[in-house]
Amino acid sequence: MQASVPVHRLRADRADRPGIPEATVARLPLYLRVLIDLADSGVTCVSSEDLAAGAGVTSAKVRKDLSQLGSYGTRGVGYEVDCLCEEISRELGVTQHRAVAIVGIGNLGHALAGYGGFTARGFRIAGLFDADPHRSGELVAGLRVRPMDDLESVVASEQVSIGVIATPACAAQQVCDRLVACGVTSVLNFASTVLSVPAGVDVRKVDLAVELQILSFHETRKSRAAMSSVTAAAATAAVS
Amino acid sequence: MQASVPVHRLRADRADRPGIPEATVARLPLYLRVLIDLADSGVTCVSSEDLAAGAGVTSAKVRKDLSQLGSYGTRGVGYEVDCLCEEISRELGVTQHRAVAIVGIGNLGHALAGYGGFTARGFRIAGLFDADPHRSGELVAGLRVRPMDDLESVVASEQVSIGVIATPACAAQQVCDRLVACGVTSVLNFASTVLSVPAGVDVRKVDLAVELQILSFHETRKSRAAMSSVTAAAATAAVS
DNA sequence: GCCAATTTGTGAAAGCGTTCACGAGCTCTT
DNA sequence: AAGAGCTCGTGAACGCTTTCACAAATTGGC
Repeated sequence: MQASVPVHRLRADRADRPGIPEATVARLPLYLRVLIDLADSGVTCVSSEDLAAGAGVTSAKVRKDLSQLGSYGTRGVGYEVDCLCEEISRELGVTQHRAVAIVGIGNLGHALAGYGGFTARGFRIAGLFDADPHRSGELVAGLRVRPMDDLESVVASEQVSIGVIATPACAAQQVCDRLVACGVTSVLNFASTVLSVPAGVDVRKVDLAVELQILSFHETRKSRAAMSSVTAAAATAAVS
Repeated sequence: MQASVPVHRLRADRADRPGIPEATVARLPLYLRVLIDLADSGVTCVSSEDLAAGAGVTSAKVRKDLSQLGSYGTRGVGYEVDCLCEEISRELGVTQHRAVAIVGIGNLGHALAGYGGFTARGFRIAGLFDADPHRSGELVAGLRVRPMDDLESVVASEQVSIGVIATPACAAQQVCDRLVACGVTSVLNFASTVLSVPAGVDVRKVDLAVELQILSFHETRKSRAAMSSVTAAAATAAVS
């Protein structure tokens, strides 16, 4: 249902923004990290060039990305660190400390539960779950592991909006379905399976083996290049 | 130095390929996983449609990607699973079981060392390293943790080509420099820092907090959309 | 007050990746 | 052997992303 009447805009600023490009969204967290570091160091103003260097991108990208949020820079000067921090945090929605549930407390689940970066960046671990009854009650990173039976009640009471799946691949879809059924609309999947979810649910996938394989490809390419250059040299030598 | 003489091509096949697009490379591991599963299930032939479903992409992508490797499909039939498996494995260079060194055996390093996916997919963990002397000698996933002093000798003797950095952010660049200095040309970085490396060295970065923040953005967007639709509805009601 | 030096913001162009659409080639049935 | 039904391979179109280049705006020196 689209309202076709001319709605009076209270926040004319950028409330009518046509959606921030995905590529930009993926970089906002990088900028935020750099900005927080700068703020901690007492820096109050930063140029797109410096911000770019810290985030590992080009300055043109920084400017274009930040212009998507509205204009928070001053020409000839740069961007105000505090202001930009706040703006990006608000845009990412990390000001409200979202609740996260981690399912599957194996090796990886342990590591995720103990990973300081989550709590440091606006997330709260609301619950750890494992299917193995022997694990229930175990203390991991100061949190008690709960049985899967508690999943629904915890998600509801703690208002969990993000589920992290760190189970074996075979259990991942089942766990995902259960998370979605009780209202979770974002999933971070560490299992090496494709999850199918209804529309409106976002899934991001992190596969460590895939990352290594991509690196392996480039390694192979590099050594092939070295190989073919000596082959070419040999051929050249043979011809001459 | 480019040889301008007409070199006789022994492998006219695709030795002169103009480089496989990065996006394709990133998907090859997905296809490989599906293909291995299929092979294990005794399936010998697969269509682009089925392969796409398993990998979570579109069939058009699959066909375009696979056509980059050369033509290993049969029109009207599909792709031969074994053949394609082999081809992709060869392309990714995972047939030769590359050696990997993991530096930083904290929470995450532990998880990585114990992660079965590495060894299952053509990688061999050649060494675990930690700066903390108390950790040296500790047994993690059947492997002994070594002091950083051993790094250079192990990288050389085990022919390590990929380094995994799972240290705190503050140590990452230093570790990276050391890895690069002793010949490592691919780095997988889990620390939330941008690493600077010389040309010819590939770095991939996995940042768990970033993934969550991206999900958080979409969550926020979703709730904003819901919010503005009720606002619009209210405004519409007020107007009428 | 004016000029030089900076640095943002942004259209335009170029590059890359995805999707579409359909011809080419294989199999199976009749 | 001929035609129907699939499915691959691939140019063309489309859209998203990056890069380029420069006008607009600010500061600081003189």
